Amino acid sequence: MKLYNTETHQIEEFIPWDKNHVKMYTCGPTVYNYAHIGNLRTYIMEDILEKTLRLLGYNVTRVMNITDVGHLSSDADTGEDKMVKSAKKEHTTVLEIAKFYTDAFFKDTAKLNIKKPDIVSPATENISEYIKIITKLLETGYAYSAGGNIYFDTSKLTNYYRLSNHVKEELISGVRDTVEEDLNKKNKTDFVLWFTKSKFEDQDLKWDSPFGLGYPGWHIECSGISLKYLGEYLDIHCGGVDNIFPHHTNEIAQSESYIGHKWCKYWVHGEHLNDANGKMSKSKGQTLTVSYLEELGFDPISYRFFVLQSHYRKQLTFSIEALTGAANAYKKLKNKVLSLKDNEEIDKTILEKYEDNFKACLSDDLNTANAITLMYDAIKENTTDTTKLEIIKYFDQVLSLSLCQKESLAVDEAYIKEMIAKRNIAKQNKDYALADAIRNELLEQKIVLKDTREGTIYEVQ
RNA sequence: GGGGCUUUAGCCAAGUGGUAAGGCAUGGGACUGCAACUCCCCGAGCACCAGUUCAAAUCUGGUAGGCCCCUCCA
Repeated sequence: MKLYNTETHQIEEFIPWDKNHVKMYTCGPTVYNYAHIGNLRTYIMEDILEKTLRLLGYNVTRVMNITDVGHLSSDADTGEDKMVKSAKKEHTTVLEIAKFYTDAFFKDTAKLNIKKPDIVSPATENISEYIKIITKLLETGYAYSAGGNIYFDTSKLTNYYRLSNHVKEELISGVRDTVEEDLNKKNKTDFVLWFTKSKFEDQDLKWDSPFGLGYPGWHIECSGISLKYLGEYLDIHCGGVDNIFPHHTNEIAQSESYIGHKWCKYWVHGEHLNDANGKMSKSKGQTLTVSYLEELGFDPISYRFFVLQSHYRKQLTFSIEALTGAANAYKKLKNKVLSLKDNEEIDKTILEKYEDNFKACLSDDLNTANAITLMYDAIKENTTDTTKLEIIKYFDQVLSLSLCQKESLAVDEAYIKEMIAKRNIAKQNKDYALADAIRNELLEQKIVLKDTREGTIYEVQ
């Protein structure tokens, strides 16, 4: 398996610390709003990575945090969506809002066939872990107290910037001017581990600690949760590219200072989904959520298909036109798969050939676009339907496109057959008005009739 | 100002030195009462310029455009 490692800035052979057991940490959502489809692109990539590793025979333990404290109040006023407002009215406490959007997040990821991580842990449930780490960092001199807060001293590290390639001297100018400088910091890049003096007046959640009543900084939660559940030797840490600096940079700083040795071997980052105006943002126009795509009539899985047709390390531009193309392709593909016969011989040689090729595609830094092309090749392959079906099933363990899953029937099958029979009689009598009326009536119940050479068949829309 | 990424047909996109995968859309055809579905056929020389090479979309340098990051962000 080859993976691009942000830390070394190149594609590398993946070799976990423990050769059979992969420990994978993925930064989770900040739950103050609905996830937009750009956020979800990263979770799709992580899902593919996890499932690929499992397909390749690794045992995987995957952990995800839920950020329910740290910067809720600062961002909460940016979402002006009606539903957000009503949710806020109904949910009066921060934790209730967090619960609401956590549930919404997992509903959305489920619709996209994203497997829930083995361990999901909210930031607020691991406070003692952060206190333990911060205490040691203070003892060892990596952290200092100033103005009521505890800061990490980035000048203690020699290779603080290794993830991002930033140059310290150049970091200063040009930064947006709305950022207020924190005069307690010894160095510009120092960051808060524990707040007792809140920047935000309405921070609801506070915990007692040796450093005073307060709450954890923005970066400590991921280190804390990861170390708690996955130990000191982490194999893969994922997230969006925007997290490279400062979030992941700071995680490395605090984690390695705490444990005293190399922590995570591979850093995997997903590129952003953009729209015509650039980066997708909650403050710009319509927030594109899974629910919104459904309102527009798209099957959420067609979005997954859209994403998998490109590479996770390339920016992808979203448009309704592009998604429509993917949705058409997905629908056609699924129709083809569902029409395959399931009662023939399996050609093991061909099946194995495709299994190997599929693994090769994914092992090539998750080349899902080629994996999908391979699926088209399989369908065109000169072999039995059942072999093709087995190939598709194998692929779908990772691609998770629900290609073999028939839509459930909302109406009685006998009724449909009766209607088809009636329509056939009408057609024989050249009563096309009646025939069309029957077709339309079924269409309203999402039953699509198809006149083929072998007679009329139906499909669930 | 600094760092990084990117530019392949109308759209999405693969490709990492040997003469451009795949998909969607469009058009043409078969099928159909009509339609849908399905099937068949059709399209680019890879932003531009200059190099390296027997050979470049693929390597080097430059030009132009786009995007992201530089302490809220997936």
